[in-house]
Amino acid sequence: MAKKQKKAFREFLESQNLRLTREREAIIEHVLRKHGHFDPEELHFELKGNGAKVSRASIYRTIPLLVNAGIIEKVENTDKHAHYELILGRKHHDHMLCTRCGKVIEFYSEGLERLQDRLCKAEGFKGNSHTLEIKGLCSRCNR
Amino acid sequence: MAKKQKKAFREFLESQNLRLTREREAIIEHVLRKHGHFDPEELHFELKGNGAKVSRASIYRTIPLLVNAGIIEKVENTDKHAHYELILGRKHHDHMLCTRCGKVIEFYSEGLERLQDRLCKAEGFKGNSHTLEIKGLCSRCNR
DNA sequence: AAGCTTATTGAGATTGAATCTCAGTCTAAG
DNA sequence: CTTAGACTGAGATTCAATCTCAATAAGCTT
Ligand SMILES: [Mn+2]
Ligand SMILES: [Mn+2]
Ligand SMILES: [Zn+2]
Ligand SMILES: [Zn+2]
Repeated sequence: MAKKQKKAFREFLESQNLRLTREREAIIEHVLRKHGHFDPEELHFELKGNGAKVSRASIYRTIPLLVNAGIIEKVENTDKHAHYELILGRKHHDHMLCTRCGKVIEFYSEGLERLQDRLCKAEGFKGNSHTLEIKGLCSRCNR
Repeated sequence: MAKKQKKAFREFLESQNLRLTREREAIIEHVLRKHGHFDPEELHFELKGNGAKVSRASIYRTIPLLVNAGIIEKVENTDKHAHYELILGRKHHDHMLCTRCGKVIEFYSEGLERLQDRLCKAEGFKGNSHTLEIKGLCSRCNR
C-alpha cells in the first residue's frame, strides 16, 4: 500500500533539494506504523530493534523534516522531552490529559475551530495552527 | 503595598511545612514586579543585578512552589526552555504567537471557556486548567 | 533570648535531551 | 560512470534542569 505520507515526504525533500536516504525512509515507515504519540528516543530504540541501523543523530535530524513536511506535529510535553504524532491523513484534534493516570483523550469540535477563527479575525491574526491541551481528571480518575 | 500574592505564597508554604526564606521572598517580589512572560535564567540574572544573592538552584527550586501555590503558570515554549507568567490576580487568558516577529497576543473569550467546559462534560472529564496557543502571523506580519 | 529540629541554601557535579563536528559514504543528476 | 554535494554515525558538546551535601537559617519551644 503506497502511502500518501511517503509521497508527501518525497516531494517535500525534492522541493528542498534534500535526498531520500535509507535512513529517512526507515524512519518515516516506522512512524507510519505507529499509533498514538511517540518521542525520538522511543523511535531510536524501536528502529534498532527492527534491525534498521539508524543513528540517534539521524532521528533528531529527520524529525524536523517530517514536521516541516506537515507529516507529524509536536504534541506538547507532559514530560520534559518532546512528543510527536502523525497528522497527515488524520483528522485534526486536540487533547485532554489526565494528570492522575496519564490518559490522553483526543477530541474534535467544529464549533471550537470556528470560534478560534473568529477570535483570530478579531485580532487581525492569521492563525495557521493551534494546540489546545486541557489538563484535569479523566472519567475514571475523578470520582 | 501588601500583595495578595505574597500572602497566598506565605499561606501555601505554611500549609506544606515549608519556610519563607529571604531567597524565596526576593524571588516572589521580583516576579510580582515583572510584566509579561519570563524564564528562570532571566530571573536569576535580574536578581543578581538587583544585588540580591539568590543561586540558580534556588530559582529552579522556588518556581515549582510558585506554580503549586497557583501564583505563576508555565506558558508553553516557543523556545526550548520553560517560560512562566504571573496568574494570581490576573484574568485568565490564552495566547496567539506570531511566528515571524515573536509577538504575543493575549486574549480571552467567555464563549471559548464555556465551550471547553461543555466538551469536558461530554467526555466525563473534569478539566481544571488548559493552554491554548494559536500560532500564525500577527496583523503587522501578515500582509 | 537561647536552644533545637529540620528545612534550605549555594557551589559545583551530574543528568539527559538535543545539537554539532567532521571524515567517510551515498544520492541523484548529468 | 562520474561527480558535486547532501548525508551519516560516533562521539563530543551544549544547555536547561536537577541533584549532592556540608554549612545555614527559619521558626518552634521553652
Ligand atoms: Mn493526539
Ligand atoms: Mn500571557
Ligand atoms: Zn485518569
Ligand atoms: Zn508578527
